[in-house]
Amino acid sequence: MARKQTSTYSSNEQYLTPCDLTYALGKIGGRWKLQILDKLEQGKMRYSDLRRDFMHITERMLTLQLRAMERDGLLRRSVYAGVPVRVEYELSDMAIELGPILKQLSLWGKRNRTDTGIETNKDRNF
Amino acid sequence: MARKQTSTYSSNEQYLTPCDLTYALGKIGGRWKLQILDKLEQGKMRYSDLRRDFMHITERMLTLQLRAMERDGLLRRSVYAGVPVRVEYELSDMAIELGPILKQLSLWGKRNRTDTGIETNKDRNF
DNA sequence: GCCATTACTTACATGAATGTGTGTAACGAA
DNA sequence: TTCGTTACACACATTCATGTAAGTAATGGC
Repeated sequence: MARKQTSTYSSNEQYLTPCDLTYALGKIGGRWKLQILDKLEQGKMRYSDLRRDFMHITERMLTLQLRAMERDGLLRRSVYAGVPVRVEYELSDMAIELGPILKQLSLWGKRNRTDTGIETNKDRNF
Repeated sequence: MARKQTSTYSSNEQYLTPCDLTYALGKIGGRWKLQILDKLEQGKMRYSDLRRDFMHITERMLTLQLRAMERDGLLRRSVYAGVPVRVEYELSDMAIELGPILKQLSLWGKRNRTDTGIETNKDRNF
């Protein structure tokens, strides 16, 4: 969030940050965040469970996305000490509120898809 | 859209394209697209008008975003031959449908903003 | 012929997001 | 003592998005 303040790229953020919509989209903007959100709608999960379910996401990216979502208030992270450690992730109220809105966006996308021949997900909520 | 198909980055798209929500977010994902969408809600505009209103957006980026939005069906682009040329951009029906949904997302963002001290826009629809 | 205007286009440079591979702490089990 | 498990952290490489600066076609006005 707090960047170097030198480059044009960074200073252009002044035109973006006042917008609540840009802010909202920023929170879900990572490449794997929607999949994580979707999976966690089924309930609390351990880090290792997420890893298993998302074999295509590298550990680094999974951790980065989870931590960003935690910082942004989308996830709650609980650490249970012991060996080995147990870490659980679950959706916050804020993230749960987001569900229905994203569902609408998803339907808009489905209605207006022009790239035919792509098999869209039936088993995914959004 | 059609990328090299070689790198992991590219081949990972197979896990993203089936999702209608990812597809929808992709259409509005460019850095300046929301501002353009917002501006064009007031009606049809010439390229030069957009340029004047968005002095912080370079011509290259403005053109790129406009063309991408046209390809994605969000904008209609009309060329009126003559010298100098006149080019007008306006929202498509699909883009107009999007308005209320984005408005909801924007409100969600406003409700849940944690970065206090940032003056949010009052004069912007979303 | 020369300049001005509109709506771009192109080559190049920079920055951010994502991916690769290896390393680590904490301990209990063998 | 070495091994295994969990949940990461770190240094480095690649790919994509964005920004910079200059050039262009068409044509009317001077």
